[in-house]
Amino acid sequence: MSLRHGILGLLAEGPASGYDLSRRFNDLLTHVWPAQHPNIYSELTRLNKEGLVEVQALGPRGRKDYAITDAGLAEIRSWLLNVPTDHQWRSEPVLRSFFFWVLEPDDLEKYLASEFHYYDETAKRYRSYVGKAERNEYGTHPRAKSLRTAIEAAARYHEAMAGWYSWAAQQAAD
Amino acid sequence: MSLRHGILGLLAEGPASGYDLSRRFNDLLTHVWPAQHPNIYSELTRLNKEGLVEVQALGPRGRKDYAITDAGLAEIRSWLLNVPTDHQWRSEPVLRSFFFWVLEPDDLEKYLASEFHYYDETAKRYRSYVGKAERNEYGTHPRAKSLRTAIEAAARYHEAMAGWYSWAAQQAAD
DNA sequence: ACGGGCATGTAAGCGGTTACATGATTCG
DNA sequence: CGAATCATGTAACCGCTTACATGCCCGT
Repeated sequence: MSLRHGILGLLAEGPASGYDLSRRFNDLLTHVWPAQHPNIYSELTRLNKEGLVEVQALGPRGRKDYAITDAGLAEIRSWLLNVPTDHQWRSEPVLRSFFFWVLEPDDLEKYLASEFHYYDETAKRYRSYVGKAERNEYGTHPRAKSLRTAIEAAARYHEAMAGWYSWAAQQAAD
Repeated sequence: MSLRHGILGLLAEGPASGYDLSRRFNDLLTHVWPAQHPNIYSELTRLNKEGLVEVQALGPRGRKDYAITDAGLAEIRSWLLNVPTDHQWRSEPVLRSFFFWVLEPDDLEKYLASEFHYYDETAKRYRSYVGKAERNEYGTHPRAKSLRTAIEAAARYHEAMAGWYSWAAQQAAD
């Protein structure tokens, strides 16, 4: 359950409403930590009760801007340093690879080519984000440096998968 | 919901009991698709009702050996070819990286070093499995080739993550 | 005025984990 | 004979997703 820490982390950058957070999650975070709005709203209510965030301002349309509290900042720091990182890697693409042998060679080759294409394209997209980051298009706040680090991870991940599929296609051809 | 297909895939290799499947999931599949036994037993019952698997033999201690049916084989092939692959990549390590900027530089450096160590070690372990596979220590059945492909994915993934942490540590040092 | 996006919430359901529970068999 | 392992299951819970529901405000 890292959604609460995801929310706290985003709020550490500055106040935001549940709606804002929902958009940010389904924008830049969508590949590494998807989150739907019902979840975010209920988590915000819980965090508020625990004193880790507070309602900083009310806006139009019942908008509530939340800000992180000192306790919230302490909580996210403590999470990063003291809670062991969850290294779990649930990968349907790799699960599928265990069963490639049941497919006809022709079908397998087509499948591998299309998967390669997906990861290759996505990797290129992330590399273009890296370019933006290098040109400071995401600002110069310290968090921009972290964002750049995260983008690098996504780029490397997708490149690794593309490389793997390309390798697998060659193997399958023998 | 790929557990059912994971089960079907393993059963395509040969008959097995729920207990066998449970061990295999928490052995070689544990990094890419963890599964607990209650889940497996209930899924087997459901698959049996749907005619995708059948009880092939009864053993001691109430053991039930399941075998995949033709319908089951057709189902897993159809899944591999016709159901779009889920590319979702939920990564707590990368989620954390978005928030690195809230940490003190010293703490961050220590964190990055320990994470690098984990992925580097794990990558080496997978590379040693690659060696075993190359020496045919997992047999010569077609599925051994698929297993080797899956192991390659795990090796590349952990190498990519190790490389990323190493790169991040250098970035953080500036 | 009205359509589209802003904004928040509730309720139901689902996949997966954890805890609880039981008994048979094998091995030392 | 006792401990460890084999083997299957039920029940409760939890995080997350999907569907449903409501209303306000802004731009055209």
